[in-house]
Amino acid sequence: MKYNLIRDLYENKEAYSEKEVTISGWIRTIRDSNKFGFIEINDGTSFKGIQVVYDDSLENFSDIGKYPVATAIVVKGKFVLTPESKQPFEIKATSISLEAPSDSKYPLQKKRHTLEYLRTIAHLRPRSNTFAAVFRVRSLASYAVHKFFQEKGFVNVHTPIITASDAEGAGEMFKVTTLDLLDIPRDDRKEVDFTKDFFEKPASLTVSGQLEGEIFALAFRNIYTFGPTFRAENSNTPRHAAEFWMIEPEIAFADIKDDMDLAEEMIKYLIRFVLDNAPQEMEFFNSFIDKGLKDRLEGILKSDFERVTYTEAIRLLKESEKEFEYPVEWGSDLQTEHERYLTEMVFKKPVFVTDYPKDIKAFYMRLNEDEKTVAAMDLLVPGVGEIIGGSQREERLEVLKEKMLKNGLKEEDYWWYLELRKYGGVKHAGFGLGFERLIMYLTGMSNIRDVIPFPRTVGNAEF
RNA sequence: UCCUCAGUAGCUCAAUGGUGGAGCAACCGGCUGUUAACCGGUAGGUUGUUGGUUCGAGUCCAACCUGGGGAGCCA
Repeated sequence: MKYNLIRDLYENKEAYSEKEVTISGWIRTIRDSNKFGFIEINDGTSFKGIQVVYDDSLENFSDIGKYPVATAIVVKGKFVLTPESKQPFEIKATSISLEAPSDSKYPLQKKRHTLEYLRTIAHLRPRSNTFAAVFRVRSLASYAVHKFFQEKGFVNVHTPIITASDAEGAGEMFKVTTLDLLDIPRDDRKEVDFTKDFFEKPASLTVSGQLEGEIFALAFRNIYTFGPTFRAENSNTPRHAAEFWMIEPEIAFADIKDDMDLAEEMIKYLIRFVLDNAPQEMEFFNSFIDKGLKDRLEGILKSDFERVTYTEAIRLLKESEKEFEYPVEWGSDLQTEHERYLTEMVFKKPVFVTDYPKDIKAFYMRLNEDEKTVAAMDLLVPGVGEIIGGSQREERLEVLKEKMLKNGLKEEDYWWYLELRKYGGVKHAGFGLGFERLIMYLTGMSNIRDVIPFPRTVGNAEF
């Protein structure tokens, strides 16, 4: 059976005018009176559904009025344009047949639900307007990420998800093991004997593909990774998840400025792409989720991201009249309240903060000439906060070794990372973009649990 | 992990320490163009759990559970 898809009807409505069409989909709402009724039907191909008008000339008229929400039906009828009405067109049904029944206990009512409630029915929430919009935008943004980098000639690297390098240093890791937890093998010193484990050493889920990404950047020049990342932190906020997706480009023969240019170009490309390719969804977010969303995103496209050094940011914060809960002081990390103030009050747009004190940043970030700061950059955006963290990497072998020593890292654990610096280890840079935080920024959704189909957070791995 | 707010019908919310209600959903009926349709009727409850104070607790107290917001960790 060939069905007409609602997406196609929207895109070619003039061509279908007065033509016979057959659609298949699920009932979203149904209203009837004694001689006719209306069905809003959605077939999954389009954010917006289509209204079906039916009357008592249909033999099963009285049954149709009793179909509960989510009933799957097949509708044959005439496609008519209705420029005078709220909806652009509708179908005058000549037959409606039942494809799969539903039940009146269906939990998604035709009313507004709280996002918290919808989270408890994650198996049904993709059928709601909000989540239909979120997850189609997520899909488009994912495609756009690949499209952006591929068009620029970047090579996509699948860095490992399981890692035995115990020292990526970006947070608590989930352990991967096949050992019997009820009967753990011990060695002479009563320690866990990992030689009996699957990898014969401790293994974990990755917290970042960056170090492996650097390997590929020094072979392919420009690369990116885009995959799942796992952090076992006990963090309970609307911006953190235990499993999330990260985009990590790495570029060779490039410095921190090139890195920021790339980040800015990418963010703008992604904004442009979803505005162009998900207009119905973006209109929905703008109306019901975040009133100023579209203007804000359009504004971003027209303006340059702000760029300030950490030292300059500290000065701006100190000069402000604002009372902060945490003191502003050169040498300590910016607090969330400071970041929000900078991006939301001072600049009112995305801002790169660069050149942080070396002591509060990772060992692999390149030491600046002043020997006090490193070539790091964070991109802060209004509403979401930190969305990107990146840096120029330390390419000087001796400097890197010294920093590892100070951080208590063993050279032998990083032998291959150090070796990269020996053989044509040119200057290079990269960053990590939290994909979910990007989706939050693009949609106006304020909780990360609502932009992941089945979110994993502390104490929650349902579905 | 810390701070804070909340938990009452399927959902969203009312209820001065004194007989737990409404809207929507459901069920029954009505209605010839609806748009979260409308109108009438019916049914629906161990007030998150456990303990305590009180003549009497949805309401006050304590602990716990679950959820929201804030902080830290970060993307």
